[in-house]
Amino acid sequence: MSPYPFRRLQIELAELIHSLPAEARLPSEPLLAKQMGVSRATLREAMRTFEGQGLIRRRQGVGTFVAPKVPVMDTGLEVLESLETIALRSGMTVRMGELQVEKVAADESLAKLLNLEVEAELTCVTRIIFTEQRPVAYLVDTLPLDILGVEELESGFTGSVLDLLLKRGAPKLTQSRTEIKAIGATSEVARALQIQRDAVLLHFAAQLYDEDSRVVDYSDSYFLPGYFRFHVVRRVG
Amino acid sequence: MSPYPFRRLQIELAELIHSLPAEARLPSEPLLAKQMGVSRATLREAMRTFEGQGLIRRRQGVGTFVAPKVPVMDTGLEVLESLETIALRSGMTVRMGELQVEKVAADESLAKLLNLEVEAELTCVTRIIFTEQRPVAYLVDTLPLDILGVEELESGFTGSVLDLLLKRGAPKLTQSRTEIKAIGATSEVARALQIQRDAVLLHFAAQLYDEDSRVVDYSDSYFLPGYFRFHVVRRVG
DNA sequence: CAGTGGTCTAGACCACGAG
DNA sequence: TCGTGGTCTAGACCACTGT
Repeated sequence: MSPYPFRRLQIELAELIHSLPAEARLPSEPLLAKQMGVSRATLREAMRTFEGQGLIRRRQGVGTFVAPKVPVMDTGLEVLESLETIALRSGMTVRMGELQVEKVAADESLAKLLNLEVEAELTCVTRIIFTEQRPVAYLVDTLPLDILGVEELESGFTGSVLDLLLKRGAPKLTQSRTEIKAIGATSEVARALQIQRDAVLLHFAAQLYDEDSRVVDYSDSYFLPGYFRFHVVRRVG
Repeated sequence: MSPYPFRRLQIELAELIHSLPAEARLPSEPLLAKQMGVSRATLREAMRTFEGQGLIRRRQGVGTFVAPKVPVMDTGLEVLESLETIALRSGMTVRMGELQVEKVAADESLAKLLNLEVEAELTCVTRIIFTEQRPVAYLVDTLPLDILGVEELESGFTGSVLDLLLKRGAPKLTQSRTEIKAIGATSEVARALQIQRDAVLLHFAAQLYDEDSRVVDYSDSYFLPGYFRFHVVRRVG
């Protein structure tokens, strides 16, 4: 039935994980591998699946734990909202961390996305969004320097470029064009979200437009599975 | 700079892949590992990234090849359309394969999604969508048996339950509620799409509604990255 | 049959976090 | 300092493909 140990392992691990209460600690990898009768490499392959589903949490130097049940941020994609707004509506709180603000020059790709010249001056804003338990999203916004200067982000920035622009009232924002992909985590994003390299992530690449149809912001958003539920209502015909 | 061989490997592999013409064959894994000065396991880890991006294609028993440049099916998510329709609009052709039609009984999860009793009789339609080069999507539709009988699918079914229902004209479809996730491929889906286990996929879970707000179809769609570009326009405020 | 990618093992060393 | 998970190695066997 199961030619490979992997399937059996997954089943046994699923049973083990479900039999334990939230926050419980699993045996160490070498021990668990011995108990399951497989090598540590194979065990880790199987564990990846469960981490990807948000069922376990691995912390280097500490151990592996059953993930706590977590409320989900549920939202439609018809309206552009900040994660802060979505969280608020879901009765959750999020906070921002590891904020980095840089002045950068547009490369070919960014120039195209923002409809600017190559080498144009840009503000690049990188940060991590945390729930109470863990980091759940990694966000990178890139804007023309004349739309949002570096100094404007140095105090009072709470994590959302969208909310900042809306509060400021200018430029007047109209819509966002968001491209939706599934990707594996790069090393950089993996570290930020405390997951393994190549873990599965949902990726939004969004261009934000103002009333003059100028692109005022390009953003990359990386979402950890299990903490968000994005849906869209599609009309027929 | 790069504490691990992995980063360097990725760079060297990227150069190698980009230096080769489409369809070119890469050296075998043991040879390439030796050339790159890493173990085969590490090489394969790095290769996964490129396969996930659709840049290479691995075929067991044959070899690893640079992926041909492929047209992309670009579509907005505001309107529900079949993959056949989207492909047509993109000037591509797709075909269906490995069609499986089963009569099944609703489990708790399906009953909830279709708003039916547990054990209700359902028609389950599974198939793979192929472009000229390769399988690119794995689709599973589940409908109440009285909406679509097994016999109706035995001839002339071209791959889209949506198109079939639209052509029939009843029930009258109004909209679909689609939930969007990123997931790792299960063994089943991985085999169908000829990719590695846990390869990253975009997943749509959709409930299709008729004019009486009944759920007439629940579908799971798994999309290979690189062949589709899904986008949505989000309005501000 | 030979050669490919797919899986698995046993063991090693490293980076990190807690005591 | 110690134990954890993160990475990597060298080698083995299996499943699949084409000849």
